[in-house]
Amino acid sequence: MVREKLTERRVAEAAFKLIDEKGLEGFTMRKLADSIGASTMAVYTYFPDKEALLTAVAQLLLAEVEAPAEDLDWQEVIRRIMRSVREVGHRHARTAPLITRFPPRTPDALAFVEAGFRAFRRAGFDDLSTARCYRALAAYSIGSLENELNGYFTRHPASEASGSLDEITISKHLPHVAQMGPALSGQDDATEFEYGLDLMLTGFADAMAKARQ
Amino acid sequence: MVREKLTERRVAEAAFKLIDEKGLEGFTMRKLADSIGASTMAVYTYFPDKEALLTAVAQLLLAEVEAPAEDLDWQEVIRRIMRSVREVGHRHARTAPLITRFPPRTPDALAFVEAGFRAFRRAGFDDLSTARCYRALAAYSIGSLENELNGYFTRHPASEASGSLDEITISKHLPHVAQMGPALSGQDDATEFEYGLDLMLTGFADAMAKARQ
DNA sequence: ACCTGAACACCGTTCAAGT
DNA sequence: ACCTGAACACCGTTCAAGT
Repeated sequence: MVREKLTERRVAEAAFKLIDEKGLEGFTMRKLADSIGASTMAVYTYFPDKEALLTAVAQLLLAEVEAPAEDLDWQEVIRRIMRSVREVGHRHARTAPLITRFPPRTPDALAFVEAGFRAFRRAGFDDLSTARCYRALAAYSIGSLENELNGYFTRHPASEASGSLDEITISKHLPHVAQMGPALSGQDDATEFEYGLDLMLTGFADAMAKARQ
Repeated sequence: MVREKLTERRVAEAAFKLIDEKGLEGFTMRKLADSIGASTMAVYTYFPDKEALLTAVAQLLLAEVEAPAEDLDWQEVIRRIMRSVREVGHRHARTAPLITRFPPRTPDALAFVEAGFRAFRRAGFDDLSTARCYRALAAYSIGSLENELNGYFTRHPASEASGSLDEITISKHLPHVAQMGPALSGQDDATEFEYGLDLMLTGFADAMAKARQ
């Protein structure tokens, strides 16, 4: 590892890379310093503490989310943003958990948020409706991502793989949970993500149409 | 603190209480042992490691979620479960982050899942549709809860409180983000949660009606 | 089996010191 | 200002030992 001149940006990028490769649990200030060939405390020249460093890493991640062009249909803009959030999350599976803890703050990280707000406003949504849609979308995207990355449905006792409960107990007291196993674990994450996304977009469009009447 | 006889259950309950009060970050095996008046290693008699203990705490939390009676309308059942998840999450705000990491596994923790599955099946949803609805609801509830508890929208730079970016930069390059501040931070969490919930329930009912035609 | 106390291999961060 | 090395106050967990 050739030692390059340190900057706030380079330190954050090294942290991003390290977390992507080794995971958030094993990430320490000492290992980061090692990876950039500096002493542990050199990191503290650029960030007051670990929390501030992780905030910066989250911004780098969020900056990768697509901010679609203005001229697209509003539903297409939202769809692209949502798919991009999911893709970025999967591309950086071990860093992705940070996005829940650290909202976008830098201009680059906010680019996709700006594009989304703009799409709603141009489609005629007022501030309150836009905020409401944004909240629902943020909840759905973050929740989907976390569940997918944590294997929430594959590790669910309702899925066959997990043998956490004995078959007898589960099929006797929780017959529906037992029955749902195959259906839950057999589904494709991307397809199901689209299903929920369409659901929300249709709902937004309907509410919009009603308000216009 | 009177020393009671230790059991797996009692240790998990003590951990639950401690995390609720002091938070997950500061929770250590040593402090837990102190709180039950035992040596640190006594905890390891009941749980192989910290991860296993946290799994158990998550089960205690999930067991508090309401499992509505059979005879209710399916939409009412789902609504009650979703509201209950949210309420339990807020009642145990500092422990709630665990539910993303640890899915329900014990019979008590799975009671509400069983009730939800049953409601869908009795309403005529097949396994695949039920799984699909469950996934969307799980993503939305978990995402909403995390966003609310982390102050995702209040801490958002689009909201007024956070002065993370100077006003000039934000209003020049991110005009919509700047404008959305008041609308985002002024909304009521509970009301917005209901909005998204209604959206999904309506979507499910529509899909169901179409499939029946 | 249940529980203890000491020890090991780590952490994040402070501090005094150097350039 | 930028960076270092030692030190402090912690961690989770292993281990040898006791009941």
